[in-house]
Amino acid sequence: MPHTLRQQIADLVLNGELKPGDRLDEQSLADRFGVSRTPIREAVRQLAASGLIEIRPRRSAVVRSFDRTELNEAFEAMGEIEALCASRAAVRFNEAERLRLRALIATSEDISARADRSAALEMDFEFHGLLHDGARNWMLKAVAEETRLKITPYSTALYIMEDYDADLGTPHRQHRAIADAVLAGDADLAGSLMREHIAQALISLQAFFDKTAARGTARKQKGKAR
Amino acid sequence: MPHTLRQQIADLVLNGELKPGDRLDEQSLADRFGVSRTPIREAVRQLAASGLIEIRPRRSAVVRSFDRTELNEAFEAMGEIEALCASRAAVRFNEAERLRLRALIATSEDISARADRSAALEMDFEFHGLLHDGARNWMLKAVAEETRLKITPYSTALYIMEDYDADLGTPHRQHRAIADAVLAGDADLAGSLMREHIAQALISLQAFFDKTAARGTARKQKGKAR
DNA sequence: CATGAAAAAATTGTATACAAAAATCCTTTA
DNA sequence: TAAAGGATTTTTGTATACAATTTTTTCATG
Repeated sequence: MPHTLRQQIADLVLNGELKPGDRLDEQSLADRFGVSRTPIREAVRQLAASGLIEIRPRRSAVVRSFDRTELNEAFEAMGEIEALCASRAAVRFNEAERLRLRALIATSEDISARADRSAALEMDFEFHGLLHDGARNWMLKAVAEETRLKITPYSTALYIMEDYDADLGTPHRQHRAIADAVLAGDADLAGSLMREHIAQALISLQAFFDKTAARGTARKQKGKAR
Repeated sequence: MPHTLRQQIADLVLNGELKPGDRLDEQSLADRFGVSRTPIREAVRQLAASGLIEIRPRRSAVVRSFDRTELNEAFEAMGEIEALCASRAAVRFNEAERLRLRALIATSEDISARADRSAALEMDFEFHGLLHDGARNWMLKAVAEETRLKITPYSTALYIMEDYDADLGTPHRQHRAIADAVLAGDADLAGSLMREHIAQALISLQAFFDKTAARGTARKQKGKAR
């Protein structure tokens, strides 16, 4: 499948090759993907409209970075939106989705046991994606995925960083609890468990940044905190 | 203030000059704004990423159109998001915002009495915008405004159509009730009143479309319903 | 008169060129 | 050595050119 240029550039950010604050040089990207600057610029502008990239007139575009407050607010908003999806999914899930959810949780159990971080990252996307679909509302789904997209460069960091042992057990258990609530059709419980789950993710992320910041204080700032 | 090209093109859609389903010819836009196709294309792609415009490979971009189901879902999602903003605003509003809200409602009273539709449209944006800010969460605000943006081409139609007497009293009274709840600090009430307000807006919009569709059945379809 | 195919015109997608601005490097001076 | 200033290189923003494709028009045919 020839991914669109837009997706290919987004992937550079989402897989961590380009980090918040990093510059996107148009010519380099053009050379890399074997096209001219024109389509690169169009793709980058689109990603800027999606909030993944920041465009500064007459200066290079950069991967969008959030300061602490912005990250807190982003997670708070995401918590509410994901909670909406979970609540609705609890009421609207069909049989196929229930089966898939059970299967995901089983796989997640295994991933968590094996401490396979890249698989856990993948699983996180699938789990939440399934709930987005289950809400049966294209706009809610769009909003949820756009929100998630924006904070992905940060949440991914936690799973990518070489020498950092992320806690995979907690998110897995939370996923399982949310899944149980959804399968039981308990909308309120699914929603509040989801809010807790996202709040916990923020706390882990903050702890991660505090640790890596402590380690890297001497080195050049890379714009993570704007 | 020289509005950005992106904003200028968006305005064509938002003020109803371009309606859902209408094509955006790159050369015409370029001539109109006195630039070449390059910046036009970049602006249009950005608006596509924002969901206001739809891009079809190798064919003209068109103003995005929703069918009935999509419109229902969009309003349902918007109701929840606006409710979140209203609930939070009820708890977080500061004194300046309380004053401004009271002033807006007073003005709105007058606009409603004068049956000034274009002022009512403007007021609607200001009222909801104030609540978006009052939620004190940039991501929630961004989500709310993006959502609102997407359905604006439709809600605007109601206020613009020449020979259609929109009911300005109902939305005004609802705004007032929401404002009262916000000023009283009642988050739950503000939220549920907001949900009702948006649900009512959808009903009015559907009635409007049913009427105009009944009148215009003979004429060429313009892509309103995809 | 409607239908369908072929030709003509219009439109998009991409590369390239060049001016304007920003970033970098290099030299001079205290 | 550090700082400042200016020249050089890099990078962005926009226009333009052209091929590929779509849309419209024209015209022949049943």
